[in-house]
Amino acid sequence: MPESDYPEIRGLHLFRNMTDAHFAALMRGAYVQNFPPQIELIAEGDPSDFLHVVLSGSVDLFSAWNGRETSMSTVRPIATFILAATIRDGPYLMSARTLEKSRIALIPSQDVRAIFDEDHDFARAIVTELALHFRSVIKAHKDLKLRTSSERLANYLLRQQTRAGGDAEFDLRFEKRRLASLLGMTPENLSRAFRGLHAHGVRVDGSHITISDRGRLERIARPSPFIDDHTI
Amino acid sequence: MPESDYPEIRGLHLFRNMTDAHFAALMRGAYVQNFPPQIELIAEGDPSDFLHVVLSGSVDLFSAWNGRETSMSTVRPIATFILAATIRDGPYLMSARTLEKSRIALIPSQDVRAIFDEDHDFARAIVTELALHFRSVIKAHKDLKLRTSSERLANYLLRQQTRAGGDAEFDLRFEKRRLASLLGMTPENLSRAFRGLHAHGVRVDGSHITISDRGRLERIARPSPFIDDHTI
DNA sequence: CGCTATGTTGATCCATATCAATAAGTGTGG
DNA sequence: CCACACTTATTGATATGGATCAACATAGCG
Repeated sequence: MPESDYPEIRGLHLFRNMTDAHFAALMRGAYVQNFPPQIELIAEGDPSDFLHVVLSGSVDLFSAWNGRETSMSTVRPIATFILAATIRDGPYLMSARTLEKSRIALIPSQDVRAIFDEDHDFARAIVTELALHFRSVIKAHKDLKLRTSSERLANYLLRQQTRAGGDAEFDLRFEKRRLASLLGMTPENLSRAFRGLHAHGVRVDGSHITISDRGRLERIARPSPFIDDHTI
Repeated sequence: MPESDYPEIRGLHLFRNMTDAHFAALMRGAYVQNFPPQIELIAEGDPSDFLHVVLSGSVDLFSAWNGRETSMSTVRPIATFILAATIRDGPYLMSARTLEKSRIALIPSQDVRAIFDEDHDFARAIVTELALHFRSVIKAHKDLKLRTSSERLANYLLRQQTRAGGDAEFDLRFEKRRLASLLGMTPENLSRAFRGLHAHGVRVDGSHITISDRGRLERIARPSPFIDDHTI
């Protein structure tokens, strides 16, 4: 794996505090690959041979059952996915596909488990990361069970606005059809939910969103830190 | 904390392989309390001061938003809850209440974090446990996004039958109203879903379930190991 | 430039929630 | 131990959120 990729990976919380020797050992077995868009990287049920790190591009984690399919989450640089499967040495519970041209680092799962046993700071980082992921899924689950689809959309827009630095205008980072799937609704329904939010100060032009009055949107969205704040 | 409780806690995967000294250190600050039914042990948003261990009875983890409430999961002996909040030292994302008279051990979160840094086997156990929990929530999330309510019920019944040793007859371990909430539906809807499963060989008498022909139920439930097998 | 995938809108259908009434338990205190 | 109160479960009627189907517009893309 080219040395030039090291700093990016090293900068992740997961790898930041481990010793140089252990990091080097991890990188020894790792390699980086470039993938075109829409390539299925892993499939639900496959053995978890590699921990994946998205260096550029983006990856969709999705799942299918009985002819239906749903997006579970999106991984953007720089971040890892399928950490839990790697730790447990179990099969993947989700499939993954590139959304665009992407560079992905692959680190052999057995190396991750081996270094975990050697390097305490790495172990600490993994458990912190895993706890964060766990809490994110809990939040997504609460979102889905407690809110209607337009409430989910309204809160999603508020989160994205925060992410964009609080500006009144920002762009959706997804195709709407995949946003719909992430939010647990159909594309048609998403269109209508957007239309319903016009009345609360949301303007939509393609993927460009304008929120004229955040307070007004918040009054109907009722965001909660325990669902919507992904930093805690 | 009474010595008599030690063996039960010690037997958990989480505490099984740590050194005696570290286990003793954890137990030093811990205490056990008896709670009557329907006591709220923790509330969403509270700081996570203690890791909880259910020694007897059972505990409902639930969450509320905007006047709605939903059961997220049930903790039965012997198991811990709110491990992720303890690890991250963050606020609870769920509330917890006793469902029946319960004995709960409370272990100060800071002790858990401290011993994590000292005892590698404990660290390994925590990360394994957390990865398992993570994967359970992913499964629950897939269940909710990919299945209709009666498909969820059918698969739930198949899982419970497996849990009961595969017998054709077994008892639900929940009030139906809480089972409905866990499955993400209303009690009325659960009644109708049960009625709908009569046609597929499911008999219901109070909380006593009879599955006359598992194969027949499986044909409509289509269980998947990546949603329904909670051991992987 | 034309093809294909995506997005929107309308009409309709279906799953699920809500509301209401009743029945069946369950627990409590006299 | 029974009567009463209260919660839970079931059933029916109805409302509604959301899915599906179909048509069309639009935007990317080769």
